[in-house]
Amino acid sequence: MAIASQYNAQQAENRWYKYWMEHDFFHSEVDGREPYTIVIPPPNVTGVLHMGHMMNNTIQDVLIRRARLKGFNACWVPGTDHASIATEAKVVAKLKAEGIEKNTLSRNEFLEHAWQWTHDYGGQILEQLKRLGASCDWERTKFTMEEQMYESVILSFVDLYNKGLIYRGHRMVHWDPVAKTTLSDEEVVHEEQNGKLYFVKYEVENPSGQNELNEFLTVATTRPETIFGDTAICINPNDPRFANLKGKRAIVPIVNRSIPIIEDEYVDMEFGTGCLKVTPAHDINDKNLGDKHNLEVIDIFNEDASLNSFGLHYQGKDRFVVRAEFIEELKEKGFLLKTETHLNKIGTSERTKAVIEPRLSDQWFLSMKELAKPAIEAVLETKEIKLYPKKFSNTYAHWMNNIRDWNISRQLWWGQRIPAYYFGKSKNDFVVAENVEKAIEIAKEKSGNPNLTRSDLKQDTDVLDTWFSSWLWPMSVFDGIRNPENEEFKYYYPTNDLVTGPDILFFWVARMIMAGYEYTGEKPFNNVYLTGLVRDKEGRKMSKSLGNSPDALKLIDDYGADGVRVGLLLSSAAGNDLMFDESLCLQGKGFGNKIWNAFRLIKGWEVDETLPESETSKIALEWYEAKFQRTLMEIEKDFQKYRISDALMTTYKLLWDDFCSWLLEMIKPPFGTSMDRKTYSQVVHVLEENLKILHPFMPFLTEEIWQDITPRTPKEALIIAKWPVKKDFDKELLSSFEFASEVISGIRTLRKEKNIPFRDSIELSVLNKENQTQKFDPVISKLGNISEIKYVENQVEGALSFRVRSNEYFIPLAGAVNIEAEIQKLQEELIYHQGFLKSVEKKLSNERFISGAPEKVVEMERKKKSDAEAKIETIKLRLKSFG
RNA sequence: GGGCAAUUAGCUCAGCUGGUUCAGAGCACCUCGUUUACACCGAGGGGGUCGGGGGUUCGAACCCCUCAUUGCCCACCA
Repeated sequence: MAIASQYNAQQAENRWYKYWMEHDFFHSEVDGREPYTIVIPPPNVTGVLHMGHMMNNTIQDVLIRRARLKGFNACWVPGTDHASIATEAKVVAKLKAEGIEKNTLSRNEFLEHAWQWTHDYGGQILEQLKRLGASCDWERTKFTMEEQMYESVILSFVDLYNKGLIYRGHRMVHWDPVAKTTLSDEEVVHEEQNGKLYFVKYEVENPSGQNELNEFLTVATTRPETIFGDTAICINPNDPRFANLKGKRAIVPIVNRSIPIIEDEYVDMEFGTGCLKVTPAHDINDKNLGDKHNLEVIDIFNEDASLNSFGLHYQGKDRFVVRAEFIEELKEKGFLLKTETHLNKIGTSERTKAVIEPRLSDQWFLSMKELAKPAIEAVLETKEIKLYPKKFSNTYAHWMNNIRDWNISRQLWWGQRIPAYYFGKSKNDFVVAENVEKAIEIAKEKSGNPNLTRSDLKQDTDVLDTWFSSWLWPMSVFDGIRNPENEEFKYYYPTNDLVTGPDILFFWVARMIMAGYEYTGEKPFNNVYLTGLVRDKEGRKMSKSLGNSPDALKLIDDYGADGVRVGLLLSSAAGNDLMFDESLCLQGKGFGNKIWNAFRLIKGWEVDETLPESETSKIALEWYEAKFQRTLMEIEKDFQKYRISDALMTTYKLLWDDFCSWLLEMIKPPFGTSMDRKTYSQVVHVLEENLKILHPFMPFLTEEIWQDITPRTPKEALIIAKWPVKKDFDKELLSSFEFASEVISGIRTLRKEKNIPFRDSIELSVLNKENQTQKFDPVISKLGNISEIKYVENQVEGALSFRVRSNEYFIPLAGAVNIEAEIQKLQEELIYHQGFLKSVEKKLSNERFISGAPEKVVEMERKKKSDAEAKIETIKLRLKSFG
């Protein structure tokens, strides 16, 4: 039977994913084993798989598959997030394309569209994850808007409200005029922009109401359109330039409204003109000033940031249009003195990219200070929760220690509707309850009106911030909010590892920690692994708008899921950004093919039952067993530190170098001959052990080979095999092999230098001063094509030579020895070692080194010295032999 | 403006408590090779004053100071 020399990823991936699903290998049920749980960071329900997801989920899959192999009850809960702003924006855009404006629809009609959209496109991303090989427990798939999850959110809102942590406040918030909703601080991206600073002249009003003195003051503003909302001019009381303005009033240009000139040390005398226009409705600082000085608040914008009636003849026009036109008018009428360029930072919406408008409105807030306390302690003090890499603890600490109250309301329809019900005219006539029925009861009491009915109650129109549902995720997926005593929740929670990007450390991770402690008194997870961002070769963040993100599914088509997984993992230490380059996937694919061919080789060997075990194979396999064990230990260490790419590299080198290049070459029977049974079954066993440790990284390829190399029953699968058992290993054997491999290298180098083809066998004589074991001689013979290894007492004349430590090796080859060249080579070696010896001696003759350094280190140096001396002796002897 | 990180081979990065894995890995590069698993291969090889400067130490890639560059986070200067 011929096996293709190229591994066919497509075919294998389809087959084995189906097979795993059919046998329910991903599914977890509560049982007696120790659980190992991961909850997926739920991607947006309408999202499309991108490189970040691939990276993220590959890591999660590696962890979960490894845990499964190690005998844990591995449970990876998948799901999607309703992503209120993002999804609503998409639905609005889709409707618009169909000629439907959102504001012509009722709330329910809109929600129907949104659900339709969710059903049509939602969950696509989960299907894409399957292509990657993600071994999620799909029966547990959750959606943050599904009934059970929705209820959990409402319950927690009511609970927090009753605890006095949720309150209603009139605050300056970040307003997204495109999405027409509030954004939290975290959803605002500050961007530097080269803007303009306009110097505008305000007339100073004199007491008689007429400006006979022709007195003026000048303010500098970046936002002239807000002049319509000016309610004061502020100067610094210590500013001598403006002593004359104290107690006077100014006239707002064009608007012709009289406003007070107030004094406050807040004003920076150095900046601009030293006169500040105050617009309390549209700037947070101005709002603070306004509150302090009891200023009038004039809101000049509509919801979409067009001007309202305060904008006079600009009413209805967009703020930026107004800025341009208004500046013209000011210029024409002589109010604009000059314009300077000015670098300033403006806030934009993460989702819609719109420039944020500070806006005063009624919002719901969650008080964070108390919630943060246990979350700070857990990460920074008790280390109950560990962040990888550690450096993120600093960022976390900084944010948590300066935490501000969380604005949890959003002026959207797609999301969990705030369970507050208004029954009266006053803003404060409301009750909070988990459903209308309960709301009526409480409202009856609160209003003192026993006849209140359902129709008297009006539910708040806002919905909750998406993160207000996702912060419950590790609990709510196991129904831990509604039903905290349920068996599954008690079994799976706290979860083990969380894998996510550092960009949502605050949005999500910190909040989950807070929610976890608030509701269970326990951490939601033990470890947080923060991946880096995936960037392109030029270091730019991969994004749709830049178009530099490769199509994830196309990559899988081209390189196979295993190839892409390896490609992503190869160069992504925790927290380091990954400069993604397709060639990494090629490397992954190449690696797969290498393993595939090792399998082909083994599969193709003929076994002769009558043959005794070969000496070479015996020692080779013994050595590999030790090598494997040591590598296994290293891999365990790498995983403990969440150094996933190191673990992969360690595995990669074991398989490519040690298994393929050394072991298989050592045991490979000569062409046309067969192999003994014992060697064969051992190498198959070794291959299987290798496949196990590789499986988390390359699940498909490994399953394919594992299923083929030995006959299996349908219930067997690599995915649920047993992780290799840790054993003690022979360190001596490893170091002797190392020595032997240096000898082989020496032979190869000589062959190459002297152009001795490999097929010509040669003799080797050894002057064994090191007293090295002869165990590996069969291996040396085989890999060096040595006809005979002779142990000699004296140097061999007229032979090529090389040295490994103080051992000498001779290859007799009449006529091939160029004495001149030999001598020169020896002299170079000599100089090098003499220099080395000198430096060691210098160190050893230093009193302070001897007394200061630990005994072990001094011992090391002494050994170096004697080794170097032996080596030099050897070289000198050799030189002497040439005369 | 404040904070946190990083800077090691052409590229991407390791280098754990200062001294045996101390200058490393993978890729790329160069040379040679149609050895019957694999050219997505094999064997061999070159390549770095560890960002600059100073200091501590018997000893520094590692600790301290300083400068430079880059990245990230936070922040209301009109």
